[in-house]
Amino acid sequence: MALVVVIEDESDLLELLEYHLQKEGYEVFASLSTMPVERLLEEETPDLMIVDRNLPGVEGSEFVLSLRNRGIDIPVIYLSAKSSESDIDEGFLRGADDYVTKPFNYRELMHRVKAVLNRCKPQLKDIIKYKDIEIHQKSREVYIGGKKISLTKLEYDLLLELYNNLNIVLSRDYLLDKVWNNPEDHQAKTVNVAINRLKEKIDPDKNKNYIVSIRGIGYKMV
Amino acid sequence: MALVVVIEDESDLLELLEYHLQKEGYEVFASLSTMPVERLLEEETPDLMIVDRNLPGVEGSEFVLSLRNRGIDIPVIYLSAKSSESDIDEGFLRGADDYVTKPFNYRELMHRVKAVLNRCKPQLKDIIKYKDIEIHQKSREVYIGGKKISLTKLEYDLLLELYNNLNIVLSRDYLLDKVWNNPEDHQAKTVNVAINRLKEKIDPDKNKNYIVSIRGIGYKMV
DNA sequence: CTTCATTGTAACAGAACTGTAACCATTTTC
DNA sequence: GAAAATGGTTACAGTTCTGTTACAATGAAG
Repeated sequence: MALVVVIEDESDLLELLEYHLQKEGYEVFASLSTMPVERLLEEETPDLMIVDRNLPGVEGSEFVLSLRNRGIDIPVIYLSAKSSESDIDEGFLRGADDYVTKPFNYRELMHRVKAVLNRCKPQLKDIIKYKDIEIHQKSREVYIGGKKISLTKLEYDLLLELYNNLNIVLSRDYLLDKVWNNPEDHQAKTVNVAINRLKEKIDPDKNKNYIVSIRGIGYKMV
Repeated sequence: MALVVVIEDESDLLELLEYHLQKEGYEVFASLSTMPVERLLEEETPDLMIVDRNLPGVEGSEFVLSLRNRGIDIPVIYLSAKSSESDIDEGFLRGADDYVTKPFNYRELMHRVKAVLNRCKPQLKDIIKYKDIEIHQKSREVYIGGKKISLTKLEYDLLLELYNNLNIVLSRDYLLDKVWNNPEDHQAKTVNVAINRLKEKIDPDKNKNYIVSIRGIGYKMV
C-alpha cells in the first residue's frame, strides 16, 4: 500500500483530499504545513506527495525544491489556484511530476495519482556503471573496460554485494551471511579466497584496486 | 483516441511532452525508461512512440531495433540532442519514422506526431526474425536458416518465452511458471530436459549457441 | 484398441565450481 | 629486527550442477 503525503493549508480541502485518497486505498499523511512532513521524512519515505503551491510561510515549490536539493526524489503533484501557462512551466521546472489546478475534480486527481505512482515505481536499474565496471543485471554479464568477463554465480553475487556497499567495509561474517547460502558451514577464510578470485578476474593486472582489504576488518569496494 | 508512448529520461522534458500531448487529445503513456514500456506492450499496442535516442541503459535506438526484430512495427519518432547528418541517417536506418532534434518547439513536434499517425495505419507483423531464426507466430512455424523445423507446443512456447526475454537470464522456476500450465506439479529439472531438447532442434550442430545456461541461475537466449 | 508423438522422471557421467589446507608474503607489534 | 598476526596464492579434492540418455506415463490420432 502506497503512502501519500498531502500538504494543504485549507483544512476543509485537506480533509476532503484525505478522505478520497483513503477511499482509494492509500495510506495518507495529511498536514497543514511542511514542518510535520519534515519530521516524517526522517523516518519514512512516502511514495508520493501532493503539495499546495501556495502555502503560508514556505511556498510549496520552495519546499519541494529544498527536498530535491537534498537528493529526495519523491514524486510530487502540485495543487494550485493559478493556471497561467508560465506558472505551469515554472512549476514543472521546479520538480513536479504532475500539476492540478484548482478547482479540480477528484476523479481526475485520483487518476493522476495512480499514473504518477505507476510511472515512478522503483525500478531496478539494469546496467550499473562504476569506474571501469559495467554490470548488466538482467543478463548477469560483467564488462571491464568494455571487455566481457565471465564470473561464476558466487563471484557475481559477491561483486554486487560489494557494489551495493560502495566504500563501506564489510566483514567476512557479513559477506558470508549475505552471499553464501549456509554461512554456518563455512569459515571466514573462505571469503578471502573468493574475494581474491574475484579480484583476479576484474583486475588481473592489479592496478585498479577496486576491492581493497582492510586489515583486521574485512573488505570494501572503492 | 490514439495512444502515444513517450520515453524520455529527463523528467522535466517528459512531463512537458506529456502535458502537450494530452492537450492535443492523445492518451499518453510517459516513461523514464524502456522497461515500463515493455510491460505495456504485452497488453496494448500503442499507435506511436516518441523515444529519446540517448537513454541510460538501453539506447533508444537499440530498444526500437529489438522491437522491430520482434515484429513490432509501431511508428517511432526519435528525439535527439545530436543533429549531424550521419547520425540522422543511422537513426532512420534503425527504423525511425521521423526525427526531431533538441531543442525543438512543441508546435513542430505536434505537427509531426499528427503526420506520422496519419501516414501509418495500424499493422501487426507476425514474423519474428532473430539471427538465423524465423518464428511465424500465426502459423506457429519455425525456420532455422530458412529450413523449417518442427517444434512441439512446449518447445515452441519455451522458445518464444526465451525470445521475449532476449539476453535476460530466466530461472527454471520462472520458466516453469510461464511455460508450463501447472508449475507446482513439476520439478526444476524438467526444464533442463526441455531446454536441451529445444537446443537439439534449433541448433543440432551446437555451434550457434542461441541458448546458454547460466550455472546456478538458469538459461538465457542470446 | 493400437500406435505414435510428446513429455516427465530417474540415473549416470562429465564439467564447473568452491572449500580447505598448506604455504608464502606482508604488516604489525614488541 | 624477530615473532605474531593477518591476508594472498595455489593445488587438490569434494561437491554441486548440467547434459545426456533411457524409460515410463500420458494423451492424441488413426
